[in-house]
Parts: sequence; structure tokens; C-alpha cells
Amino acid sequence: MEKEKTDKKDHILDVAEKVFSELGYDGASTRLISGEANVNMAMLNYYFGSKEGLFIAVFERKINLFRTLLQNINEDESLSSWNKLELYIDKYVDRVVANSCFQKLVNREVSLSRHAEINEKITDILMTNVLEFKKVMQEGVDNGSFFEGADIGLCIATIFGTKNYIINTPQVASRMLGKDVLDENFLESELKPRMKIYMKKLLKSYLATEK
Amino acid sequence: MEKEKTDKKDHILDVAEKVFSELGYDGASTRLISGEANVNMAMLNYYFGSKEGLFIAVFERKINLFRTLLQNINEDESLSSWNKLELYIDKYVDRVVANSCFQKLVNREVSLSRHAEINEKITDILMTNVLEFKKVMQEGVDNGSFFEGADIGLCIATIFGTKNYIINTPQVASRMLGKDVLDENFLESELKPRMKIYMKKLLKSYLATEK
DNA sequence: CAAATTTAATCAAACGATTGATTAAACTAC
DNA sequence: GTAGTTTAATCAATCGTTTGATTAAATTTG
Repeated sequence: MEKEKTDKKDHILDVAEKVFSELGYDGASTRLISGEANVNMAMLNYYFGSKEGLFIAVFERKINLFRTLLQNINEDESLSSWNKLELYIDKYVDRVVANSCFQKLVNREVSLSRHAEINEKITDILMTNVLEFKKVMQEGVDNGSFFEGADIGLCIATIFGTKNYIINTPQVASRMLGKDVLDENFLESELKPRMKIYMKKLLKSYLATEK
Repeated sequence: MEKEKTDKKDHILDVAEKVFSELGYDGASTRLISGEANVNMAMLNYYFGSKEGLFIAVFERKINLFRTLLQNINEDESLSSWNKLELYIDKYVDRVVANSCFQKLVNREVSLSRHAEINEKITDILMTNVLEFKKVMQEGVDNGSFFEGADIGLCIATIFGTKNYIINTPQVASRMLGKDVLDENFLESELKPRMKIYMKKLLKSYLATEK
């Protein structure tokens, strides 16, 4: 029964992640989540203690999937700073687009000042990625690959912000780009490679600027 | 009495804007808003029909303040495309930072798929700014000021996204920049000029790229 | 001008619906 | 049988909204 229990918990987490992503924390009622998951409402509290506990459980499951993703790139000493940054961008675009609903959820809830505990958890998740990017860019500045006056902090805001903008406001982005950014075909075959090319070129031209 | 009525409506809108910005649409109850505004709860419905109507009223008041801000720049024919873009960035950073709470609210709610009518309204607001930026950049590409292959759509995502990232996730941005981005002093005397310099340099180096 | 009437503004109270949470009983498996 | 699950029923609290009554100002009427 232990195995089934884990399965059921995981199933609830799957559904909760989806519903939370679509409707936000407040908009996703426990009744709806339990209904979608075909479990009794009381099961949510039985397994996760509370709605907030369920929300955090959704997050903690994701962290473990994310954490190791970028870290091993930075340890490869055969790569130049620029190569590393390129690899980071590739991985980042791929991963993030594949989890866009969840990313949206993260960005939405972290911008609210309620639910202090939730907020802290999310900030921690986001920081792990931020710091990985920062490390490789700072290294590039230090070894002279990138120009000395480069504003690393704002560069990172650009990398994450550009992506977030498309993910978080797809209606606006769709109107702007003339195509539906939620269309899986367009996203995969056109937007993803286009984003990679653009972000590399953008960063390269900036970071290569003469002093 | 007509004057007082307008004053009171405006006062409600002021309070509603603040409470919505802090707590989000769902988090801001009509009871709290009316309490903060020191008016009877029923007045909200009397004046604005519904909570949704109140929310939209808050927005529409903002549109009228924003709309004309950028438009006259583009009509000045003595300015080069690059000059215009620089002016846009200056105005944009100034304006947006001054309304960061409201901007946060906008970005949070537009990323939700509930409240269809609200969503449409917000999208329309955001598009007016987006299109102004797009116009001046497209003009620059057409007259040869910017390089032909420039990805205008993603450039705009960068401009708005970089700003949004700092505004929407201040906890993360603060940790990244090593200073509190919500500190009014740092924001005004350091971050704002820094953002302007950075974004101009970033865009200039990208848009000036050789074919 | 003054009385009569209409309109707009405001209020306390209550509405039905929904929220997250809890309970005690029923069921399941070893 | 007993420990672990699952269920339906129910809880108090809060939500956005509506109501009917009251007040004051504006308008109409004689």
C-alpha cells in the first residue's frame, strides 16, 4: 500500500501543479484540485496538512528536478566563459519553455507579499539559477573575456526577464510577435531557436563592447 | 455635490489601487478596500457595479495618464531613431519605477487566466506601450539606422522584461544586486540611472551589429 | 418664495455561495 | 482486530453582492 500511497500523492501533486499554474494560489480551491484529482477533499489535508502545505509540496518536488541541471556545466574547464554562457542559455531556454506553466506560477506568487513561507521557498529556488548564471558571467569579466564595465546584475535581469516576459504575458507577446506563443509548434520549431540566437547575439554584442 | 462625488470616487480608486497592488485582486476584499477608504461597502457596487468593475476602473484611470506619454516623442521628426529610442527608455524607466506597485499588479493579474474581461483590458493597456516602442524600432530598421536582421519583437521583450524582472521579483533582484531594490534612495539615485545606461548600451551594441 | 416631488448618496444588515478545515464513521488490508 | 485510508457530512469564516430604509440635495410645481 506504501507504493500506491506514493503514487496517489504524486498524482495529487501533478494535478495541483497544473491547477495552481492556471488559476493561481487563491484561484485554485481545494475542492477543485481534489475534484480534478478524483480524490476526496479531506485527502489533501490528510496528506499535506493544509492548502499551503500542498503548495509547498508542489514546489519542493520541482526543486529536486531543477537543482542539478546547470551546475555541472560550470565545472568543465575546457570551455571558455563564452562557451559556458552559450550552453547555459541553450539549457535554460529549453528547460524553462518546457515548464512554462510552472514558471508562470512561480513568478506570479513570488510577486505577492502574502504567504511569507511560500515566498521564501520560491526565492530560494529562483536564486539557485540566478547564482549559477552570475558565477559564469563574473568569471568571464574576471578573466577578461567580457568587458570590464559589464553590468552583470542587469544582464541577468535581462536573461531571466526576457524569458519571463514571453512566458508570463503570452497574450501580449503573441500580439507582438504576430504568432501564438502558446502554440506548441511555433514554440518548439521557431520561438525557442529564435530566442537562443537572439539572446546569444544580444549578450555577445554587449559583453564584447570595447572599454 | 457633483465635485464631491468625483472626489470620493477618485479617493476610492486611489485606495483600491494601493490595496490591489499590495494584495492582488483576490487578496484585496471589498470589505478591506471600503474600510481603508472609509466608505460603506455598498458604495463600491453603487459606483462601480462590481469588484471587477472597480478593478477595471482603476486601470482605465491609469491608461489616460499613460497613453499620451510616449506618443508625442515619435512625432518629432528632428530626432533620429536612436534618439527616440533613448528618450523612450528614459521616460519608460522613470515612469515605470514611479508606479512599480501598479506595474507589479498588472503583470501579476495578466498572467492569470481567470477574469476574462480584466485580462482583455490589461492586454490592451500593455499593447499601447508595446506598439509605441515597436513603431520607433521598426522605423529605425527601415531607415537603416539599426541593422536589418534585428529581432524587434524580442528586443521589446528584453526592454519590458528586464524592467519587469526587477519590479516583479524584488527579493530576488535585491539579493542579486546586493542592495534593496525597494529602498527608495538606492532606486532613485543609483538603480534608475544605472538601468538607463545599461539598457541604452545593451540595445545600442545589439542594434548596431554589422550584417 | 414655499411646498411638493424626484433624484442621488449613504448606510447597516443580511443574503447565498464558497472557502479551507475538521469530524466521526466506514472501509481496506494485513 | 487494528492500523492506515477514505468517505460524506459538517464546521465557522469570509467572500461579493443585494436589500430596504434614511438622509440630503436638486428639481418641479403652484
